[in-house]
Amino acid sequence: MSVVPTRDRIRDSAADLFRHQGYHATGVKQIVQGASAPLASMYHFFPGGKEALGEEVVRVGGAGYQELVETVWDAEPGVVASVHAVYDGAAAVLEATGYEDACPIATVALEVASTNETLRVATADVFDAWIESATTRLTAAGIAAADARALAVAVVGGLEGAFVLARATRSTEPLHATGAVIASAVARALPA
Amino acid sequence: MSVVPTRDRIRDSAADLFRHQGYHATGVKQIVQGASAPLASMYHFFPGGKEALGEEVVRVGGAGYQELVETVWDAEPGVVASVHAVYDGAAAVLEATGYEDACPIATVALEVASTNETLRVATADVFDAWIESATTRLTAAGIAAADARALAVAVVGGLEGAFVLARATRSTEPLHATGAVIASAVARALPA
DNA sequence: GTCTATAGAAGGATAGAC
DNA sequence: GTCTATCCTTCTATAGAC
Repeated sequence: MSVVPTRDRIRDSAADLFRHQGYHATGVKQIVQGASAPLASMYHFFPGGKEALGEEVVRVGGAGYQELVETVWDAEPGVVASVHAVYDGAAAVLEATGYEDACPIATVALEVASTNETLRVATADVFDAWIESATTRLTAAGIAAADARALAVAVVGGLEGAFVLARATRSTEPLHATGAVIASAVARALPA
Repeated sequence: MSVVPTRDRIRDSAADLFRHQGYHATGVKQIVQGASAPLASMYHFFPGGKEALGEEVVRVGGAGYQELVETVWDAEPGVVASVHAVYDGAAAVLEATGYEDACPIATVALEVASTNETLRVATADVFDAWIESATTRLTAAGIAAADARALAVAVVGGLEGAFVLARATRSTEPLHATGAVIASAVARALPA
């Protein structure tokens, strides 16, 4: 019978809206309405206002997505299958949600990259953590450190770019095509 | 002594601002100010308002960027070198502009993907044209049609994703790393 | 085509009672 | 922590003179 705390509802509502329509298109009133919370609660829990809320959304949402992807990745028997599983899984979610539910922070990342240093750093920290996570896993599979890092960047970047194309064109082709190309690059880097 | 027409100045100012900070963060007044044009001129030349201007910015800017990339691509002796040149050139521009000048439509594409069908279709048309252009060039290099299409999607998507990571982290690594991975995938698809 | 002025709505944020 | 009311700014867009 445990209810979701108001603070969490506000954060989750903001996360949904930011992912779906971006940071600047989302109003504070819209956020609290989606959270069924009073406007005053928003400023009670987030004295730093919309920006502070945005930072927490990026960091918590980024960590949550990392956890999700790692779960999918680690369920596979090898890194090549892992890459395929991540991209194909993302494609399935995207299609099932009407091409709304892709990367939780990409839209915000592009919106704030040159205009809000606090939020920009938050998105950078998230992306760095993702790349680190992938690098660790590729290295553990026997890929040389330098190659692993470049491939990890390509895995994460390829996913982000595929999301851009997929949401715009309303097609899962970018996910499947890019996933296949990246997966084969990973396969080639594997020790014999 | 030919001066840039007011209509073009408005379009160019909007293009700069949309690329730099996105669609929703950009105000109409800011656009006309950047164009040194009266507010009334904006609505005179674009009776459809901000949305109509946005659509033209996406379509014209998308076509212009395609032309630029094709020029870089076609200046190389082979498709592998072309991919490297495109990614490395993008990295150089990005760095030279303080990580502001990346894809002219990516931010807008993510912002409107689920909220504005007119603009979403415009971005989709642009991305489709880019993928077609790359597919044609890869096919002409002797790569089988199905492989060429998937690789073209990866080339365009990889570039978009690298832009996201690069702008957020303020590093050119994503461009160089992803470019190298994609280029080697293209190399492997080439006929012997 | 450009001017000044403004309508009308929505934006983020706050005050003070309870 | 939540309520109602509101401040002030900014937003897109239009009116009407020139």
